Formats: sequence, C-alpha cells, structure tokens
Amino acid sequence: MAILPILQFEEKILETVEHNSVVVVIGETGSGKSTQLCQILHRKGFTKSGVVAVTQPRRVAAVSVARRVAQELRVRLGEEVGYGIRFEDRTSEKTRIKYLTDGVLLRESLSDPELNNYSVIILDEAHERSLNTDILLGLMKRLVKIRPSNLKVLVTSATLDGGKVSRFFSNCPVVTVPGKLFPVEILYSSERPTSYLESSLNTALDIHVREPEGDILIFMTGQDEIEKLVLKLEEKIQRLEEGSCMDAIVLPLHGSLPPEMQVRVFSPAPQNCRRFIVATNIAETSLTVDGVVYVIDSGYVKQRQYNPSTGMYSLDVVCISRVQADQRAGRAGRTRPGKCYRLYPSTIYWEELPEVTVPEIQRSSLAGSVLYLKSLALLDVDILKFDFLDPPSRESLEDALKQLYLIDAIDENGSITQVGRTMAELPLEPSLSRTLLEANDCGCLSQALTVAAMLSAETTLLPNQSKRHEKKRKHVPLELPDGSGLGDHIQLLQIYEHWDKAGYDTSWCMDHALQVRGMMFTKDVRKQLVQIMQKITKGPLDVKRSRGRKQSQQGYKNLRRALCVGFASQLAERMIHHNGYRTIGFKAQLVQVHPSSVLKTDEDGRLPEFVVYHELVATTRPFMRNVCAIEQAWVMPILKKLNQLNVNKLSGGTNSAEITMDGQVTDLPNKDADTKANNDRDSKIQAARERYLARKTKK
DNA sequence: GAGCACTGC
Repeated sequence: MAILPILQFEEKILETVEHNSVVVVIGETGSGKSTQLCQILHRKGFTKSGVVAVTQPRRVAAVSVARRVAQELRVRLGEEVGYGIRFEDRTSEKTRIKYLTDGVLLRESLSDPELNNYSVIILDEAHERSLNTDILLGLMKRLVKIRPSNLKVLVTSATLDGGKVSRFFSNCPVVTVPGKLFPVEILYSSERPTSYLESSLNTALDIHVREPEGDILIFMTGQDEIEKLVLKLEEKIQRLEEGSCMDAIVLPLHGSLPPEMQVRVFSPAPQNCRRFIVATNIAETSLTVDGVVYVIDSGYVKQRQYNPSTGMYSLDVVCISRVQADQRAGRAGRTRPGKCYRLYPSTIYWEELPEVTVPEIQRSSLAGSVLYLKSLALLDVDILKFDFLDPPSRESLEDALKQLYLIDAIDENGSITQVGRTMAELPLEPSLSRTLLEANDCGCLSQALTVAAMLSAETTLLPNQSKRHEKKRKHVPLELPDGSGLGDHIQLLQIYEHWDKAGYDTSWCMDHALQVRGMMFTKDVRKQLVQIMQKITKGPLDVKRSRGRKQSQQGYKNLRRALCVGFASQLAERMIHHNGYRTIGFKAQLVQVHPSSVLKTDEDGRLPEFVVYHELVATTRPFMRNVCAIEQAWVMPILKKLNQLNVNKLSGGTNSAEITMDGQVTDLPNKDADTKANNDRDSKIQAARERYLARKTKK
C-alpha cells in the first residue's frame, strides 16, 4: 500500500496535539485522515487513558472505516477497534478506538455529559456541517474547558475554512495535510444553458465520442430528471454508428433506488465499455463511484429548507456552493487525471455561487436540538447565546421555544420540565416524544409507538410512484387500510398492524407496494422505542396489541387525543365555507390537506373541523402532510396556552422584545440583522428557483 | 388533486 500523505505529518500532528486541547486538521480527499489520525494517536499512547472516538456523519462510513482500521491493526472488529451506530453497538470492554455517528455521540453525552470515557474526540468530515456536527462543535468548545487536562479534540475536514474553526476555538492551531487527488481540468460553459438537461446530454455524448476511456458522472437534481436523461442517453447512444466508439452502459443513481440497483455502480465497466452514471448529490459524498474520469456538473442541487416564520418546509432547486462544485470536480480525479465540465461560466462560479453551503442548522426546525441542549443541564447557558459556529437565526430559535412550550417540554420561563427531560431521551422529534408520553398515561402506548415508528420511517415506506414504473408493474398492488376515514396516522397504524398479523412477511409488503426496507426500519425503531420507554417508566408496559380492538371500536379516540397533545403546535381549523384550513398559532397559514391523504369527508362533504398535521410542505401550494382528525374539546386547553405565551419570557427574558398574539414585534435587538440575512438568502434562493422554473416551462 | 435531494438518534 502506498504511504498515505498524513503519515509524513505524524510528528507534527502529535506535537501540536500535545500542546493544545483543540487542533484543526485540514486534509483533502485521500489524505488518510479518517483512518490514520486515530492510529497515530493510538501509537502515541492516547488510548491508554481512554477511548479515542471518531465521529462520522453517516452510518456506512462509520462501519466501513472501522472495518478498515481493524484490518490495518490486525484485530477483530468489535474488540480493540469497534463502532457504534443506531441499532448496532459493536464495541466491547477492549475497545480503544471507536467510530460512531455524530448522532450516537450526542446520545451518549446525554447520559455522560463530560464524555469521560473518551481521551480524544475526533470530529471527522466537519466541513459537511451536519446539524449534529454543529451541535457537537459547540459542546466540544465547552467540554475542553471542563476537561482541560485530559481531553483532546480534533476537528478534521476536507475543505472547511480552517481559519474560521480555529477562531471559534480561540485560535487553535491548524495542521494542513495534502491530499492524494489527481489534477482535474475544469472546463466552463460560455453561458448558462437554457436547459441543463439537454446540455448534459450533449456534453456527455461529446465526451463519449471524443475522449479516451473513463466513466462519466453527471450530477442532476432529482429522480425525475435522472430518469429523463437516462432515457435520452440510451436513445442517442443506440443511434451512434456501431463500431464508431466503445460500448456504453447508462446507470441512474439516487436515494430512492432500491439497494440492489444502487450497488450496480460498484461493479466496474466491462472491457471497452464506458459507463454513464446519472446521479443526484448522493454521489457527491455518500457514495464514491470508482472509475470516474469525467464529471458533468449542472451547478444545481435540490435542498430542503425550513421557514421558521411559517413553519413550512420546501424543497427547492438552488445553486450549489463553490465548495460543492469543487467536491463534485474532485470526483473525477480519484484514479487518474480527470476533467470536470461545468455547465456554467467561470464568472458565475466566482461571482454568483455562494462560497459555502448554508449549514443544515440554518435550514432546519430546531425544536429537537433546542430540547436536547436544554436537557444537558447547561444551566449557565441561555439557548439564544449558545456558542454555535454559525448561529441559527433568532427567529428559528424562538420558533423552537414556542413549539416546546406548547407541548409542555419547557415552562413559561423557558426552563425544561420533567416532561421535557423524559422527552429528550427518546430518539424522536419532540412532538412524537410528547405523544408517546401522553399515550402512556391514557392507555394507548402500543398504538402510539407504532405510529411514531411508522412516521420515523415515512420517506422509505412508500414506493416511488413514478408514472413510468406504474405502467411497468406487473401486479396491481393490494389495497391498504383506509385509516377508518380518520386520517393518515390511523392508516399507518393499521398498515403496521396488518403486517404484524401477517407475521412481518416481506412478500406482504411487496403485495401492498410498500418498501420492505422502510417496514423493517419501522420494526427496528419500534423495538428501540419500547426498550427506552421501559427504561423511562421503570416497569412493564402495555406495548402489545391487546387493546387494539377496543380502541378501534371507539374510533381510536385515546390515540388521537394523545396526538393532539403531542402536536399542539401543529393544529389546523377548517374554514367555515370550504375544506381549506388555517393553522392555529402565531401566524395563521392558509393550507390544504395534501391530496395523498386518506382523511375523509362526512356525508355533507365536510372535512373534520380540527386536525393535527405532521408537517407543512410548500410545493405547488401549502399542504398539510399526514393529517389526523381531532375534536374541538381537546383543542381548547391549547388555545388557552397559546394566549398565555410570551416569547420574551420563554427565551430567558434577556431582551425587551415582546411578541403579541397577532405576531406584532416590538423592539427586538438583532432582529433586523437576522431578518436581513434570511431575506438575502431567501431572495437568492428564490432567484435560483425562478431561473430553474423558467427553464422548465420553456422545455 | 400532488409528485420527494440527502442524512441521522
């Protein structure tokens, strides 16, 4: 094996770590940082005083890198070298090097806030800025002050602005390690194409005809585009004169592809054959495709974002950042010198693309993260002043506080309640945690566990119903239960109960057009939730289906009431004259039930007067996804609570802001700056979206 | 009457 670049820096790294609590290590792809850093520290004896932890943003990475290191050290995986991911703890008493997902480390710090088990914590791939990594960065900053003598923290990253992280950690040293990438020639288009799909198609064919062998990786934004481009490529390639160029295979690659289709990209191309891989940004970081020499970059990505002022999610096509563009280009230089075709001019790269991707923490609902931080007994810390590398907007934090207050996780002063502490122990979004606790009190825990687990798996549950596939399908899927007309939560419950009755049969899933993967995940989640609930309540639980019959006879009333308590911040009231709804809360939003919902109207054609919704999504219009009928009497206490809500008090009363019921804001420091930053970002995103839509309609 | 990128506890 060739010597990895990082090993030439062993002395320097050790010396720096010796004299500093925090060190930033910048190492490009191929530097060996993920596998070697912990071994360097191990050789120096850091594993004698504790375990060396290495966090990864993804499960597969944690497992595969752990396996590699165990091989290199010639030990059995799970002994000296192990890993910990959700549902799987492969460590033992012997373990000295432990790979784990950042989410697992956060969970661990819930039971041991000082993480005393560890002598070194390495936050790997920090440049990806996952929500969990960002929270860990803040926690590490505190932790090195609490454990100055016996904890070392290393933050490693490929392209992260080392200066910024260094400043965050009181100007800690930065060690830069070169990577092992081959040079990649960048070729820009002279202008933005009217259709990047057409442009990708032509560029790819051009490469195929003119350039020597090597696979082509094409970045598109979504499944739909990928399928279109794959078809067109196949069509054009067939028309090429036989013998005029080498053979070709076209492969789609995206997240909702079944795993057996995804792994096809790992088998190399046959002799004298070029592969075209048409992928989403799953190929940017999550999956590495070997053999790629040419990259075609559209410059766009689909990104989900949360708007705290409306509580709505949207999935938008936005420009990638320069960091992302470079990451994409790097995919061409893994095995030999490559080429990257950017379907936009260099002026756009330098002047219009944002330098870095907006970190996830600034694009997500923060209820879960805020509850987590509050449960960590950070008594000296006001959540609005928690030290984030890039702080979320004040609006976003206040939105989280309001949600938490309405579901009893924090009191009117913003302090965590006993209920909130218990909620934080559950690996669920706060609304579902609250639902479980309420369900436990009113005797429908078993059902609530199922609903929570099903909703956790929701995206992997249903098959992707692209029209093309529907025609291809040989069998018409069997009909699913209808939720007794009460809504989608009830339907999810009924689906699981039927599957349970069918003995968790995989063919049952396929007959009903449900993804086996998603249903198995649901089963795992439910099992984990049962275990945690048992620990919380310190006793046997009613988690079997014994009460199901009785419950369904009375219209799942207890379950729906528990949902109402858990989703107190996600209620909507029907309009008087039609079946539109307005959300109940600070800023009422006019929304509709998503057409995929199984919620039914009564004999007069009216939908229920009150519903809870799982989420608001803005697509062509604002929709409530996953709704469940509730009763007016249950809503009343929540309305009362809403009236008493005072955001100023919730956020610790550290400023003089008052937000009144109708959303009027008076005298809010920093508010303007935050709003401006948000507006700037929103308008940029909006502009990108408009450009994209304009192109789409032209076609 | 719509349509969904990618992760994770």
